[in-house]
Parts: sequence; structure tokens; C-alpha cells
Amino acid sequence: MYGGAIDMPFEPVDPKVSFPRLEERILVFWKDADVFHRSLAARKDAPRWIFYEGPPTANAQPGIHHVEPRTFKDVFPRFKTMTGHYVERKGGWDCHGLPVEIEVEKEIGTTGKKDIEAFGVAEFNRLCRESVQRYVDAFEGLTERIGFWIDTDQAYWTMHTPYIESVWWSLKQLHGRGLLVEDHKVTAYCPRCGTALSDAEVALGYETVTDPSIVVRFPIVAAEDASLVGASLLLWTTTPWTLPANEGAAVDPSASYVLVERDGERLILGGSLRNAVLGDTGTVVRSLSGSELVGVRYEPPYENVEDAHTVVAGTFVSMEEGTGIVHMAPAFGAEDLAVGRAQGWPVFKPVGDDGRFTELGPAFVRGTFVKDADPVIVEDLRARNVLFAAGTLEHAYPFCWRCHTPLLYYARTGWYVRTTQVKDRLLEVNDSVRWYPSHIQHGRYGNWLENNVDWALSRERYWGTPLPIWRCERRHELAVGSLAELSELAGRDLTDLDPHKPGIDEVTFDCRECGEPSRRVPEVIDTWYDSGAMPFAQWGYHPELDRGIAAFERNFPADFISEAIDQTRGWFYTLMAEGVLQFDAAAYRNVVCLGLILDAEGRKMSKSLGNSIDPFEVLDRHGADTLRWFLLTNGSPWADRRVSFAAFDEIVRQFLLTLWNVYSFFVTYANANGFDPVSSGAPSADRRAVMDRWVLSQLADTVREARERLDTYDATGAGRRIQSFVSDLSNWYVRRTRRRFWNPGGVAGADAEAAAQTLHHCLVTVATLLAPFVPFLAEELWRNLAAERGGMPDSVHLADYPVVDDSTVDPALDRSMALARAVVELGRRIRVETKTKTRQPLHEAVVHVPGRDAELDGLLDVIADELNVKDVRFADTESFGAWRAKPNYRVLGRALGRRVQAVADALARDDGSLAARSAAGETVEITLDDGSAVTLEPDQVELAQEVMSGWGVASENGVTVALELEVSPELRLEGVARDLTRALQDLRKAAGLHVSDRIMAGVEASGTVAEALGAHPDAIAAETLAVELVRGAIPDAIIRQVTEIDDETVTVSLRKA
RNA sequence: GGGCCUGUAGCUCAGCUCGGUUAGAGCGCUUCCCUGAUAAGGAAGAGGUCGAUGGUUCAAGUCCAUCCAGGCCCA
Repeated sequence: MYGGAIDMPFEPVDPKVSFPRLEERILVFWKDADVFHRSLAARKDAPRWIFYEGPPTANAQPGIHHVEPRTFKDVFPRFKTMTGHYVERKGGWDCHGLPVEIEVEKEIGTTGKKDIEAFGVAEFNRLCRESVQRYVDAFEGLTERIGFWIDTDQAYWTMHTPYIESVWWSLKQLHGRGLLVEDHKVTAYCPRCGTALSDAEVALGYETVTDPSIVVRFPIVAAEDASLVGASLLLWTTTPWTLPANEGAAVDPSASYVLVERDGERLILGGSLRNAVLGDTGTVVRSLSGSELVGVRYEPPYENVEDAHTVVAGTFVSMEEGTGIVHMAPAFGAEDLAVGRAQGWPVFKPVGDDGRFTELGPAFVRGTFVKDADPVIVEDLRARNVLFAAGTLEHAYPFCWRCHTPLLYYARTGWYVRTTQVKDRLLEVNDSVRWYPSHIQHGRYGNWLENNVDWALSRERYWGTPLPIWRCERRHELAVGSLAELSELAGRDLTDLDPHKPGIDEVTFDCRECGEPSRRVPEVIDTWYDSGAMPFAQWGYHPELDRGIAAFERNFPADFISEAIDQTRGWFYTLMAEGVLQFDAAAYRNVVCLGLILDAEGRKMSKSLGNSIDPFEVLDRHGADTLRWFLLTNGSPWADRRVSFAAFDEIVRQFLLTLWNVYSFFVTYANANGFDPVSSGAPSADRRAVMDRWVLSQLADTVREARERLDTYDATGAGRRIQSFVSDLSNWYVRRTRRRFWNPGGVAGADAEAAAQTLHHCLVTVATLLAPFVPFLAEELWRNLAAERGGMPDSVHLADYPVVDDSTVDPALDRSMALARAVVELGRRIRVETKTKTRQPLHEAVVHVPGRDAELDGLLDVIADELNVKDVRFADTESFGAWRAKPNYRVLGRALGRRVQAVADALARDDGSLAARSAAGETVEITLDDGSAVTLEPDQVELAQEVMSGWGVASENGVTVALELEVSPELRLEGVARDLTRALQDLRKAAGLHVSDRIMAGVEASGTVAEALGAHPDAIAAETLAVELVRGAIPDAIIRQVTEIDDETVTVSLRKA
């Protein structure tokens, strides 16, 4: 369809367009003409504007929430390309991680690590690789279909060897600087599956259970205040099995505690909890603050470590349940571990990975599963009089969502990146980043950074980048940075080895320090580390191998990244953290942070809820441009938003089809008139009609605002401005200018050509403005209207973004036209109120706009035509109703303060004479209640005219319009002639005639209609392109219709001439 | 428990930066009008305690405080 036109300047446009089909055609064109790569090549030497692709994890079918970030990641690079930047767009795929493993586990029916080991890690990882490949194919399909221009051919894959080596290089740096270390951490752990669970997994398995709830005595053995010795601290716990690991007790230092004597025994507990624990028994001997207890040493229930068993201060201590004194077992609680680390207590862990007590535990529970040991321990405590009270408690406890084993909170070793050591630098770097919306910077994201904890890097899983640390029996560690380095260590060529498990684990070598065999630690790394490594790893950056250095340096840092808000703790953080850790620099300058996509009920879309919208269904039904336009302009990109199909229909009808119809209209008449935009040449400004000058001024303003907003990452504002221009173009410019295009004999000459030039220019400019937003429709318009005409490129995406044509900016005209449109609106209101059809011509309209008459000078014809009146004049002596004035608060409020209300009161009492003088432009003086006088300039008041409705007068905002409603017999006939014309036009349309077909027409009528036909035969014939217009029926009519005009029955018929 | 966001018409959302006295748009509903570009457009109407309370101010949807509800994240 893009063949050269011989007979017509433009390809005919089908007003009934299918956007999805149009988009398929454009996709073929882009591919055949290699437009994307040419758009890059054309800017090869331009300043770089750097974009990073945040890789989607290829572990499931893409959803509509993947289209949102991809749309924003497309619109700005396209815009920057069109404004003269080189925007390399390297794609990427996040390949590793638990989600991929789970997807494969579903396929092969395994439910835990033991199953996977039995299945075979080599085969398992092979399936993971295949799964990734499969979903990448699906994502590539979506990417292409939505018009997201990104280079998927050269995408980085985090599972490819050069990427992994680059990650290894970075880890080696961290290890060398002491920032990558092994340490303990408490995590939820399933003893049956032998694996730690993520928070999300833990959240899946909470159940209400009954657990023991016991209070135990910790007798004080040493204290600064010697009188405390011999008293017992009371501690509460629901996990008796953790008591053998007790190393301390925590109190709230600011809370109040009491020493109670009861049955000859002295007990210490939180004052507010005394009643709950002791009831009204015992006597308070003294009260003391928590801080007085800090440092007290006690006798632990079970012997374990030296130099511990003291009371410490803790902010986490609750004074609302328990005893106000918290038992601390660093091996089994996150806070406990943090406190223990701060106190220098060793981690004492008498429980093995199978959940059973080991040799370290008390003899009577060794080999027992911890939960089963609870009653045994309680009995032991009772026997030794350590137990104070025992009961049970119902509460929520997490279970393994796979095997229903109770989860244990366990200190386990893992590998950590010491991000806390660069926290200050992270905060500093964050200050240099521009966030959209800005509140993220010091809000959600800034808070996250403030609370930075070391990055738990290792995962005891299979499908991930292996942690490249080899260690010997004597625990000498070596971080390896590449396969080449590994080859050297192992003494054989491993450069072709797949660096994944299990192959990599088979590589061993002799420790360089002690000669003992050294083997790799078993863990893989957090897949998020892969994602944050992309600025360097996407180029295989590796200084030791002299690889990717130039490419990295050219492309760091990013000017722009964008993802949804859930990435604050994800990619936004990992990118920044690794940028700082490796290069002491911000990895990105601008970040657009999008809201989440919700369903019609406001719930987050997810596969498990079954409420996600299939993007391919939307694309097939409404098209990519529709979806893109919705995402870019509907609601706020920062806010979560609801998506439903109704919104897509509205966009098609209201925006895309409106533009399409203007386009179709233009092409129809340009072809009919043989208009050629290149040879006809643009008329000079002073030769342009006022409507042309107005629409060009609006266009210039649209270009200005679109550019300004896109420059500040506000695609929504830019899009809305363009949409409002398209609406004005269609509903005011074309509506008002239509007849100038209808030029069957070519008689209108230069004026028709000026109109065509203007509309052509508007459409081409709009297409260019829209190219980043709706790349398909923009291309379609460009291809037909501009491509290869006068040296223009063959694709809109190779064009420059429009610049403001200052010569067309005319603010005075903008204001005048707004006023004229207000006048027209009032006129239309009068016609409705007085039930006077618009088609009935009236004698005159009288307009009253105090002080602004002159502004309407050039627009009286426009008003007259739109209101269908013979004449428009300005009021001079008429009084349409009393004037009313009220203060212009913005001006007077500032000047008068409190007295402005008194002015309002005074003006409200005005009988209209003061207001009338203001309306006439006079300065008036009013007297207030307090006797003081105030002088009011005309611009210090707002004027309105009180008019009665139904009398042919309407007023608003100081603008008053009156219509002369009397219909003379002549006007009546003219109105009927127009009704008749309209009937014939309807008939032409119904007969399917082309706009330029000539007809023979017949009218069977009597009375007024016949009279009107007799009075205005030429006008009717000219309007309807009738070469012959007869009374009565015509022979051989192809269509015939009975209709009502002016309460008379009329039959019209016609055929082609 | 902490942080952030959101709360305006039946629905989807503007307006809040920088306070101004008739709070807007689109969809939907009612009535009418216009139309040989239009699947559109226009006018009128119904529909609002602008989440609540208190404060600042001549004036609060807008600024401040507290609270309520929902969401997301952290604990």
C-alpha cells in the first residue's frame, strides 16, 4: 500500500480503520526498511543519552504490568533520539533465580531440594536454561508487538559466561576489600527441606497453633546493687527449646520494673505486667528503672558459653505482654543475634540442620526434634524449680508451605556484602539522582537506604551465578575472577566450562597457602546482584581480561532508567549499591518510578488471583497504540491505577479515531483538489486566514509544551496537551474551515490551498509529536503525508522532533479566539433555551464584552457563521439586564485584607448603577458600612450581567450575547431551504455517493417547502452538487426517501448525473 | 509499631506546587441541537458534607495538626 501514487497525491484513506491490522503492516515496514537500526545509525555521532534496560525475569508469561514500564522505557529514548541524541538500547534478560527454579519444579513435580538433588542438578539446571529461553521468546514477541524498540539481538543474558565472569570480577574486588564475608544470620528455616525460606514463602504458611507459654526464673548472681543478688528475673517464652541456647536477657531501659516479695522469694518483672503475671499476690518491695538492671549477671537455666548471661537494654522489649524481660538466644532470633553480636557473645547453637538437638544440647534431649523437646524441657525446669509458671498460648506460627513442617528461626552462616560500610556514600549519591516522583528520593527509597543492612548475598540453591569463592580445609579463602584464572589455578584449560553448578563444583585445586585441596563453597548468589551488575556486566566488563572497558566507560552512568515502585528495594537499589561499591559513583541520573497496575477492583494484578489482563488480548482487540496511550496519559504514572477494557474503547473512539478522521478528511479533499504540499508552497503569514493563523499558534504552543514536559519526564502532561490540540484541530479548526476545503470546481483557489497547507502542516507536526507515544499511527500518517516528500525521511522515527515556530505564536489571537468561542457558546445556549434550531438563520447577534470589543474584530464572520446569523454587532445603548459586580478577590484581598468582605457587602447592595459604571470602564468609589470609602478600578471587580433566560439573552463571565429571535418570512424560507439541503445530503450519503459525484435530484413537496425550493434553487443545487433539481419525482431514482420538514411531508429522490 | 502513597460526581481521574468566593473533564444517564470528515461534536439537566475533625487566614479542595479508611513496603 505504500507504492508510489500516480493519479493522486495521497493514498486514499479508509475511514473505517482497524488499528491492530494497521500496526501489523507498520511492523512489516519497520522490519523491511530496518528503521530501528537506521534511527540509531543516523545519530551515531550525536551526543549520547544513556538508557539502561532493567531486565524482566524470564520466568513466566508476560502480563499487562510488563507493558507499562516498557512503554515508558520506549517513549523517552524515542523522544531523545528525535531531539538529536544517540540512544543505544541494549536489551537484557534476567535469567537466574528461585522463580525460574520453581517454574521448573512444577514441570518435573519436585517439591524440595532433596528431590532436586535426586533428580540431578545438571539436568535440573539444563531445564532452567530451557525455561528461560522459552519465556524470553514470549517476551520478545510482546516487545516487538508493542513497538518497544530495543535491541534484543544484542541483549545481555545474565546466565551467559561473559556476564557471569564480569560478576565474578566484581565479587573478587569486594572480597579483596573485605566487603564480602561469611557471617551468621537468622532466617526462617525448614528442617525437613533443609533450606531457608524467603519472607514471601514464610508469609504463605502462617497458622494458628497452641504453644507452651512459660515463665522461668533467672536468679541474679552478681549486680552493682548488691541487694539484687538472690532475686530472680522472671522471663517469658513460647519456645522452651531455645532456653538451652540462652545467653542473655533484655529489658526496656526506660520502663519501670518492680521487685516483688512473695512466699519468701524475691522476683523482678515489669511493673505494668505485675498483675498479669502475679495477680494480687506478693508485695512490691521497691521499683526500679530498666536501666538499673542493665549489666546484672544471672545464672542461666543451662550451662553453655562463658562471658554471657547478662541483662542488656533493648528497644524491642514489649511492656504489654510477657514479663517485660526478654530471653535472648542469638542462634534463634534476629534481634537476639544482633544483640549478641554487639555484646560479643559467641553464637551457641545446640541444634543441627535436621532440627534435632546435637551433642551441645543437654543430655536428656540430644537427638530429639526441638518441638518434641518442649515438654521434656518444661519438666526438667519444673524439677529444678526454675519454672515459675506454665500454660499455653494460641498464636500464629509459620509452617513450611511445601511440607507443613514448623519453621525454625535459625542462625545460619551465609555470605554478606558489607553495604553498611558504604551507607553514607549511598545517601550522598542518592541526593544526586533525580527521582520522578520526587517524594521517593527521601521517602520510601531514602528511608530504605537509612535502614541499610548488609546484603545477604548467598543462596543455597542451584540455578544462579555460583559464588566464586574456593576454600580449603584450613579455611583459606580465594575469590576467583574468571575462568582463565581458574584454569591457571586448576592447571587445565577451563575457559569453555559452563560456570554453573554442578560442573563448576567439580573444579578443585591445591590451596596456594597450605597446599590442601580447595573446593568451591556451595552457594549461588542472589539473582538481584546479577541485575545490579548490568551497567558493567552487560558489556562483559573485565579489566583483568581487557574486555568491555571502552563500552562500559562510554555508557556509564545511565541518564535514564524506569521501573515500577516495587523496584525500590530491587533494581533501583542493586544498581545504586553496586555502582557505589565498584565505582564509587551513581549508576543513574534520572529515574522514573511507576505505580502498580491494579484490576478494576483495585487489587494488584497477579497470576494467583487470576485477575491479570492478557496483554495480547488487548493488543488484538484495540492495538498497541491504544494500550500505550492509555498507560502514558490516563491517570498518573506514579499512582497505582486501575485497568479495564472500557478505558481502551474510549481512547480509540475519542482520540485515535478523532485524529484518524481529520486525516481521512484531509486526504479526501486534498486528492479531490489535486493538492500537493511540496509544489504549492506555504503562504506567507499575512495571506493566511484567521483560522489558519489561530490553529498554527495553537500548534506552536502545543509543540512548546510537549517538548518542555518531555524534557522533564512528564509524558503524561505532554500527551494530554497533544490530545487537547487534536480535539481543537478537529472540533474547531476543521469544523469551522470545512467549506474552504470543499472546492469542487477549484474556484476557491488560493484560499483552499492555504487551508490545505495549514491542515497538512498540522497533521504532519502532530504525527511527529506523537511518534514517541503512538509510533504506529504516527508512522501511518507520516508515510502517507510526508515521507519522501521534499526530502523528508521515509519514517517519522527518522525525523527531528518539532521545534516551536516563533513566527506563528500569537497570544492575542489565542485570547480573541477563546473569547469568540465563549460568545458562540452563549449563542448556542440561547438557541436551546428558546428552542430555535441552529439551522434556522436569524437576523443578528448582539455582543457585549466591556472593553474587549476590538479583540473580536477579525472573528465576526466566524461567530456569525457558527451561530447562523446574518450579522454580528456590538451593543451600544442596549441594556440586557442589570450589571452585578463583585470583588476580584485575588487582587483586592491582597490589598484590603479583612475589608474585602465589606466591599463585597457594599457591592451586593448596589442597584446596578455602580456596576454599570464599572462595566463602562469607569473608576468608582463606594462607601463601606464603617463609613470609609474605597476606590475601585474596573480591573478590581468581576462583572456579570443578570439576564432572564428564555428571552434570547445569555451572559457569563462578563460576556453577554443576545439573539434577534424574530423570524421573518424570508428567513423562514431560508431555514427550510437548509432543511431541504440537509435531507438531500443525507440521501446522497445513504446512496453511498462519493463527495464529488454530481446528481439529479427531485423533491415532491407542497406548501412552505415547495416555496423554499422555489426561492433558493441555486443554493440548494450548489450545496448538493445537483446538476438538475426538479419538482416532483425523477425517473430512474436510485434512492427515494420520505421525510418531515417543517411539519410537512416531503419525498426526495436522486440518482447520479 | 515505623515509613511512604492514595482518598474530589455512579465510574476513571484533573485541580493542591504558588489559598481567591459558581470545584472541572471524560465515561454513563435525561432532553435537545449540529453534521457530505467524524465511530464524532455542541448546549442544557440530574449527580459533590472535595475521607473526618480542629487550626491558620479577610478567604481553605489547596497550608498546618490530629484522626479514619485503603494500598505498598519495612518490623
